Amino acid sequence: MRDVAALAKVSLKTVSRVVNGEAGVSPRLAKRVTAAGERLDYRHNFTASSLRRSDGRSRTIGVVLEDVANPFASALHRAIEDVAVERAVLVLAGSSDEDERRERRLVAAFASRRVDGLIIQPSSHDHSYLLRERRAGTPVVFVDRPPSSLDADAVVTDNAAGIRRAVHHLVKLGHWRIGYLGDLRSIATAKERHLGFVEGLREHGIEVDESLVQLDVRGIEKADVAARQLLTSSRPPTALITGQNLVTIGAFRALRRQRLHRKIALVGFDDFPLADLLDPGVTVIAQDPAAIGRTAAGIVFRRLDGDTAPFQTHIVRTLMIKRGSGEIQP
Amino acid sequence: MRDVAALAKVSLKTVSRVVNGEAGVSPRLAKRVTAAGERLDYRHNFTASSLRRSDGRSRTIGVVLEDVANPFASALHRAIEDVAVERAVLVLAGSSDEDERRERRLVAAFASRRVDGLIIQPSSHDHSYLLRERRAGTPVVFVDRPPSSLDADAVVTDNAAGIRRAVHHLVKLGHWRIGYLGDLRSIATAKERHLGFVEGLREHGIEVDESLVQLDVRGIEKADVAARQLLTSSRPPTALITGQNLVTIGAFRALRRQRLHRKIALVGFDDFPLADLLDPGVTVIAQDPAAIGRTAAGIVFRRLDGDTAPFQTHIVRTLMIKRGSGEIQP
DNA sequence: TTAAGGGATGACAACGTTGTCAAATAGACA
DNA sequence: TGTCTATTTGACAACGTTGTCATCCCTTAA
Repeated sequence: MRDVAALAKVSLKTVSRVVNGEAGVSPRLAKRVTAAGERLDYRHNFTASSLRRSDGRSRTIGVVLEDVANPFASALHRAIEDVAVERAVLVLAGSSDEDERRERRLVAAFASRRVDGLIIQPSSHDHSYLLRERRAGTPVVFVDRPPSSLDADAVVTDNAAGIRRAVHHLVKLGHWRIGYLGDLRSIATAKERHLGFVEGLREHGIEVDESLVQLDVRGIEKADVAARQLLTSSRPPTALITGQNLVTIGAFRALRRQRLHRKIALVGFDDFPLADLLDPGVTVIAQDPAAIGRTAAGIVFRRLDGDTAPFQTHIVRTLMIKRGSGEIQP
Repeated sequence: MRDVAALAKVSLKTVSRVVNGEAGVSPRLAKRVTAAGERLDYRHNFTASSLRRSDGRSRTIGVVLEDVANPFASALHRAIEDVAVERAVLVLAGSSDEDERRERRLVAAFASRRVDGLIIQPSSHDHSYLLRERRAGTPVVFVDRPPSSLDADAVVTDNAAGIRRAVHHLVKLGHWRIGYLGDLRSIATAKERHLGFVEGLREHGIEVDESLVQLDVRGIEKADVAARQLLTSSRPPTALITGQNLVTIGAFRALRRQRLHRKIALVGFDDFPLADLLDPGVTVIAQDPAAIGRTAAGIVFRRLDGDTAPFQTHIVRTLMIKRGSGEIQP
């Protein structure tokens, strides 16, 4: 910038004014400055600028996801990006792998770089460490899972209600022996979904048969095994509800291998690519990651704009997508 | 930091030394400084630090992807992140949506924030604008597609060779009327894959029948339509090769609807989730996005470490995954 | 002709750090 | 005790910007 000023024979401040499009520079001078800037390949240093500027904004937000490559998380990421670009804000993203230490390290790294806001898909159980960021003026919004030990904005899917819907749907078709395969109980959403299952049955006066419930099922392979166990037991279910998308895929695979995919109903929680191309198409209770991401990013920016309303948990509705597997009668 | 220095009754510089773990501070003082830092909730300002430090590194790299939510791109992203975290480097990612203007805007935004390196999955056709970044000392590595109008490091899949392999495979099974559905010709990789198809046939002395080739097919719907056209023509192919993931899915759907999914062979380029769960499983020529991302990130850091070897294009091999659809005989 | 007003421009300090170098202190040895 | 050396510590400038305020010059009107 100094070189540009020298070449254009103006002061530093004038160059700064031109670069920032501030009023009060004569067109003649502005042109001279712009030309000098181009000749010298000048590129504005945004970090130095934000260091000095009064708002101190880095025009960057930090996003902690479970895994940026996971379809749900990357859909979130994209939705956040779409809101951010409109404000010329960039997104720093990182994967926590459900590891509390990685989550904290990422947050610390983001905070060091003075991100303007944080969006977190939390894995840890105690989020009080984020108080520090908030005290520093950084809005924090949780997505997918609510915070614990901390009052904060959150945007979540109504997991329990979604699974209850699945139960209703199956019961209406005549099912009453319904199996459930759930993800790790240590994950808050998995717990809620399981709760929804229990509540759903109870609403219909059906008692939970624990022999039809398998929890802590993680990943396709384990789901395949767990589903096979249920299906080959002495009193197998007539329908399955799965609490997570890889679990759904594993269960589907087991059904197919046992040649039961047209006999036993399957409703999965969370949509997955190609669910419509399987045979039968897999009925799912879909989440709306794009809506979650958009909402979360919206909240961050509203907070940055000065909104000081009490923290709120926004609930994003699920959508039942009927494709066949969930419409099989007992 | 000033407050910490005051509270610990030391100079700014001593605090700086403690924060950076520099040698030459007595343990007694260091402890006092650390304690003061904690009491004041001090958080190191990494951007100010990098402004002043001699290396000037922001410990951040910028990644331009076609769409962070696309499985191929997000796998790349994750692999890059994995290499970056080991060096305590953060990743800024953005989506270009194949739009040259968005790509350039992202690069400009990254450059303003002084990223240490750039990894680009390019959509534009003229990358000479990146010379400016390179002159500023920022290593630039292209992934997935090679640069044009610019000599630079690149990491790409051998697209033509992959499709040639598919052709070989089908010809060996006895196919000689092979159809091809390709993505937009404006995309370099799509062009290469088409070229591979032509070369593959030629190697076997088979003349290309243009009535079996459809190019500029983008997305599932269009692929579905295009495949149906080929399949219902007067002289339909006995096998299909598809040049992109969504095209494969569309073609598969068309085959299924026409009840030809067990009669006509299908080999797709690029793996996709659940390809193994379809019936029949879809044989694909898989790319290895994780390997591409790892390699690209490795190059960026090697360049940052001072490697000045001539620019090189690294080729990552494809892998044929046989699942059934490609093993159907004519 | 002069004073007032307003727009254009620049000098300087400051943002939160670290590099450089000098000063202060402590320890070792004659 | 005095000198020398090594270690610890701090003062100051600088990184690339922008906020504040003062200055300059040109219009305009009395």
